[in-house]
Amino acid sequence: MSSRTIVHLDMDAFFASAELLRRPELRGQPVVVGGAGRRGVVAAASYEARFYGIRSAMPSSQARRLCPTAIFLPGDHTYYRDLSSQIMTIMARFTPHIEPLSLDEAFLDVTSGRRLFGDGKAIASKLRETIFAEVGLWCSAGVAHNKFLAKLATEEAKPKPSRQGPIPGLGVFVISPGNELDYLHPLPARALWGVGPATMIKLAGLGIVTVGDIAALPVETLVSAVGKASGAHLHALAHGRDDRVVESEQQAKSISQEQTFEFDQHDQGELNRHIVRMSDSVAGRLRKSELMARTVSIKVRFGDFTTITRSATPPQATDNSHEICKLAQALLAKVDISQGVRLLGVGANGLEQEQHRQLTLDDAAEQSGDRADWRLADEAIDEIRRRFGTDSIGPATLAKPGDKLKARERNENPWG
DNA sequence: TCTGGGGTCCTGGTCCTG
DNA sequence: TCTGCAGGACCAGGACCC
Repeated sequence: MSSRTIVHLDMDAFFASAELLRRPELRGQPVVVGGAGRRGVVAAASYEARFYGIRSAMPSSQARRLCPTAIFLPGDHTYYRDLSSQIMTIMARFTPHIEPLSLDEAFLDVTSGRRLFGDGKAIASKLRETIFAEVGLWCSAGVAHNKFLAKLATEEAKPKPSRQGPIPGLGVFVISPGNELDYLHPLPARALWGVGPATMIKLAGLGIVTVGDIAALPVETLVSAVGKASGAHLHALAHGRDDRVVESEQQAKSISQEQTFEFDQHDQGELNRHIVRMSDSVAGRLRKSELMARTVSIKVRFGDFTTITRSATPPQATDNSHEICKLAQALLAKVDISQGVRLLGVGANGLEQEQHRQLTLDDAAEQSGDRADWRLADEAIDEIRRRFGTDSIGPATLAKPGDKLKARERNENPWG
């Protein structure tokens, strides 16, 4: 595998930098994206904000305590998606083998581009400069012969926070074949992909502190501590081995929507209305992706933060809003919500391509039955949304009295 | 008045079937 | 007919990642 050249690109404080791009008057100030609501968390923080200890996923209340003068901005995912798409288009000029990890991060297999663009470091530098020149945002890049090491290298290339803003990092950091273990083994065990707080506690029980400590253990010991798959995985990573290829085409395995409420919900009717809305959204996304769900699940988080999931498998895969909603509501009906629900979610799992769905006797009945009526309704709704926008139509359950009148008063589409 | 949202993967238990 | 076993499907929860 040492013949491959993998580049990992990660935008620097992406959401925060994106906001500064269109609001340059905020440059030099601690800016935090997200965490606007009563129960929000930080989605991204500028390097000025990071200087105060503010990090992604930190509760917004804590972030405000750390830096009361920080400017909190709501996220704008449509804008970030547009920027991300521009960045991915630039990457595609260098290689067709791109695996996006999120809006701001991707792996690129540039092995075949070395003859045209130079070695991994040259390609990564050129990519950084091109992205900055055309989009106005900086990224950091790691180069290595596998994905794990390339991602690790990116961390080394990142800027460092300061009160005045980012202190530029290396921009590009290369881990060359032959030097992996020298770089890897002194790092804390937590640096390995898949070692979170829970695994770290188990590893600490074995006296493990560094990646080198993990590498020195027999794989059997690791397996007995953290399980078969994780043990083998960590053992390989600790020796610098990672055979996963850059996968450009990845089909989603689940689609879900969830929401944390400002205040815990105790009303079954209100929760059922949320399920209608979420099912409608999940089913719409399934149909847009031409996928069907084998399993429908709900997620319920209670006031004390305990979380349960419940799932059901219908007789045949579905992408129908009404069917998903009924299944989810039936699952919720079996849950005791008396202590109050903090978060509710609806998910579609076990996704399969629409055309791969096995034909059953029910399909014949579908031609004239209830199912066909709902399918026709879904198709009509999808068409209306394509023409007039996502919010142009929705389940009647969610409509408030006077909605239609208000729309007329605004001289807008009466469906709104 | 701490803890989002959208995912993936793994593990272990239960149930069913051959 | 009963029992034991293996394997698969399903379900629930945990851990992790960005």
